[in-house]
Order: sequence, then C-alpha cells, then structure tokens
Amino acid sequence: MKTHIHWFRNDLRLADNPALSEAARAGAKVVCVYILSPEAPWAMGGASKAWLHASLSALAKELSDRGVKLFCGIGDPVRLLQKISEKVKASAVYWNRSYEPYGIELGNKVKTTLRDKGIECHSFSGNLLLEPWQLKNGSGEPYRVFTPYWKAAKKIYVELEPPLRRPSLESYAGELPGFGAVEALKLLTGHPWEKKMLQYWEPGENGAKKRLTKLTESFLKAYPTQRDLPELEGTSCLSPHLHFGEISPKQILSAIGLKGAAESFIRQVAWREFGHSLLYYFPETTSEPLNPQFKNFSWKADSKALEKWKKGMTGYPIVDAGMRELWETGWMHNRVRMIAASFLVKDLLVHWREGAAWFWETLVDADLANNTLGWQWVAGCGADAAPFFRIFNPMLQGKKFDPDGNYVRTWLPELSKLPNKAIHEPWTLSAEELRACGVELGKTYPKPMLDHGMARDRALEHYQALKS
DNA sequence: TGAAATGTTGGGGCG
DNA sequence: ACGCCCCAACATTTC
Repeated sequence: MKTHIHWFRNDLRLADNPALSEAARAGAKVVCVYILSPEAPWAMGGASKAWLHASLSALAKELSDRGVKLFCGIGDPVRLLQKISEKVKASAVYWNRSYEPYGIELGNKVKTTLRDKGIECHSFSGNLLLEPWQLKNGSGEPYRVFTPYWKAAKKIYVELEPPLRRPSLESYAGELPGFGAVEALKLLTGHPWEKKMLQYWEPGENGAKKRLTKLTESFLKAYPTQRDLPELEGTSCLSPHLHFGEISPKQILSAIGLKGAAESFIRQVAWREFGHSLLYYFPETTSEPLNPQFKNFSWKADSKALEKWKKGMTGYPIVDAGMRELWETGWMHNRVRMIAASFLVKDLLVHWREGAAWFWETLVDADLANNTLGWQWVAGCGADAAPFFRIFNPMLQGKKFDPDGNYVRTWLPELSKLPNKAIHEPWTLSAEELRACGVELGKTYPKPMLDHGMARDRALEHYQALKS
C-alpha cells in the first residue's frame, strides 16, 4: 500500500480539500503534516498565531476522530518534507498552492528537491475560485481594475465544479521523530489577551461552517444594505476562516449561489481573488507602491502619531472605536478599516506600510494579498485605487454609517453617555455639557490629535507636490 | 467603497 | 400677477 504526505498549509480543512482528497485516493495511507517555518518573511503576527493554534487544534481533533494524527514541526519545510518522505517511504507529497511570494518559492523548492529524490509532488488549486493565471484581460495582461475583473470572473464562477466531500482517510500508524502535537509549535505566548480575543471566535472547520450557516440563514438577504453598518452583525466574519483555509471560497459560492443578494457577497469574495491575483503578478507590492509615482511621496515618520492611532487615542471616535475593536477582537469591520486607514495615511501622512504592519500583527484575518491590496487602495497608490484626494471625513463617515453611535459606544464606553448628535464630535459640546456626560476632553478621552480640515488641506498639498 | 465647492432649479414668502 | 430673494434640494465639478 502506498504512503502519501499531505502538507497542510493554509488549507486547514478536510472538506473540499483537493490535495488531501487526491492524497487519500485509492486507499493510500496519508501522513498529515504542518510545518511552521520561522525564517519566513512576513512571519505571522500575534493574532494570527493565536488563531492558528486554535485552528490546528481543531483540525488535529477532526483528524484524530478518524484515527489520523496531525504531525506538527518547526523548521525549513524543504528539509523537513524530505526527511519525512524518507522516513515514511512516501511516494508522493500533496499540497494546495500558496500565491504569496515566499509560499510560491517554497512550493517550487520542495518540488525540485523531492523530485530529484524520486518523490512525486502534486500541487492543487484549493484556496481560490480561480488561479491567477486563469483570468487575463483582452491584451493578455492581469487585470488592474476590479470591475472588469469581476465581470470576467463571474462568467467563470457559474461553471465551476461543486466542492469535494471529506475524504475517508487511512491512518499512518508510526511516529515521526522531531514532530509533535500542536503545542510543539509554541504559537501561544500565554498572555491573557489571547484567550480573551479568541472568545469572540471559533477557529476551525466547524466554526467556519457555523458562520456560513448564519450567513445563509439570517443575514445574506440584508447584506447589500447592512454590510456597511459596523454596529450590526451585517458581515459574514468569514475572513479569518478563509485565510487559514478552514472553508474554501468554492464552498461559499456553492452554498449561496450568485443571484440577488448573494451576488453582492460573492463580489466581496472576488475582491479576495483579485487581491491574490495582484500579489501573484506584482509580488513587490507588499512593500512598494504599484503606482511608481508614489515612490517619491513624502510620508511623515511620526512615531508618536502612529502610536496614538494604534492605541485608538486619536480623539476621533469612529477611528478610535475601530482601533479598539481591533485590539480587543483581532478584527475590525470593513467600513471602519477604510476610515481608520484613511486617517493614518491621509490625515497623519504616515506611510501605509506602517498601517499594514500593524494590521498584520493584530488581525486574525491578516492576509498578505488582502492587506496589501487594501492599504495600497486606501493610500491611492495601488490597483483600482481610490484617488488620493478621496479623503474620508471621520465625522461624516461616523454619522453616515453609525448614525446612533452604537458602534462607538460599544468600543469607547467612556463616551457612552454622549448624545447622538455629539458622539462623533465630542469637542462640539461645551465643557459643562461634556461633564454632565462624564467626559473631560484631554483626560477621560483625548482631544482630536489634529484638525481634520487642516489635515485634509495638507494631504492635498502633498498630493499636488507629487504630481509636479 | 468621498467631500467640499460651486452651479442649477424650483417652491414659497413677500413687497 | 409679478419680480425678487432666500434657500433647500439636487447636480456637477474640483480637489
């Protein structure tokens, strides 16, 4: 009987896992491994590590219910996969592809190294609806604008094969020296924050399925109109599950279809696809602007301002509420991400890379493709980017998308007694009025760290300087 | 998946 | 009845 290795990467699920299904075909024994490579660039942030720990634990349990072990190890995946292959006398290694620069490089190295030793390597499309190279524009170039990408993608989405069922697995009975249980990866620091943050989530395939069920059963219908209101549970919260591959985009598409409200949701899934395609073709955009004009932009190195932003102490309630939600839950509502990001990049003129780095550290759904696309989009230097002069006004955005201030009150309890009309601009009240609400600006909540009107004019000047 | 400035229109109050 | 002004509501343009 043959022995195969399934190399788990960001595909931490059993259902609709093409590489795993193929590895298990014809009753082959499957050795399931997960390898953490510490020297990888864009090493995981704290939130991601905590999530990964919980997700791998869930996966290990699912596997062990089927009599299968999950072997976890730390080190160079190329070397370790070779070692394991020799030890278990595997004839082939299977995995689902990554589209990040380092992930691609790793896949290629594993392929060349193992094939030299006579071990087959098979990589699969498991984490995207479409491979980046499947979709090019009329002139054979990758799309740089979302709408035409979406139009072309939609036509192909309707023809996709249905997702795969969970395969039945034959266990490998032996041991693997140097490999252990999930704990061996030392992903947790033991800080109480990790436990607190994870209370908001259920990482793993089952948790992902619950989120999908909630989407289909309760809020898909209202999604197009309510997804922009951060006080509601109007969004799917599937992003971390998707990032770690606890659910595949194909499973989502197959569950909700592409008609009516579902189309507006799948459109968001397509943004993820678009981001991965961009990262595949423009890998340098993780640190360099896609639009080369922005290489000369004069960002401000202002560590004090950056610190206030990170802590949610800017004095602009909608921004601060978002940053506090992020710190508390490892997640932030998409609308608020745009507002907070615009504030950092345009009001504070801090480099988008700083914001991207903070999101990378703190988001449970931190994803190189999405993070890069999002920040470059906000900064105006990326694909389909918001023009630089599109500057969010935190007060107007607050009034528009959090009209009753419920979102702000949730994350900034120190402002909870403010009346609706002042919740997004506390400084418009007199000191006495504020005192009546238990607020003293500069003490219980910061004064605005700078005037938005001034910041807006300043940002526009910087943009003008760039053009000339 | 902006916001502000500027332009246009049309209803109503009023002399 | 008419012109004038005000201004809200909406549209367009500009940044």
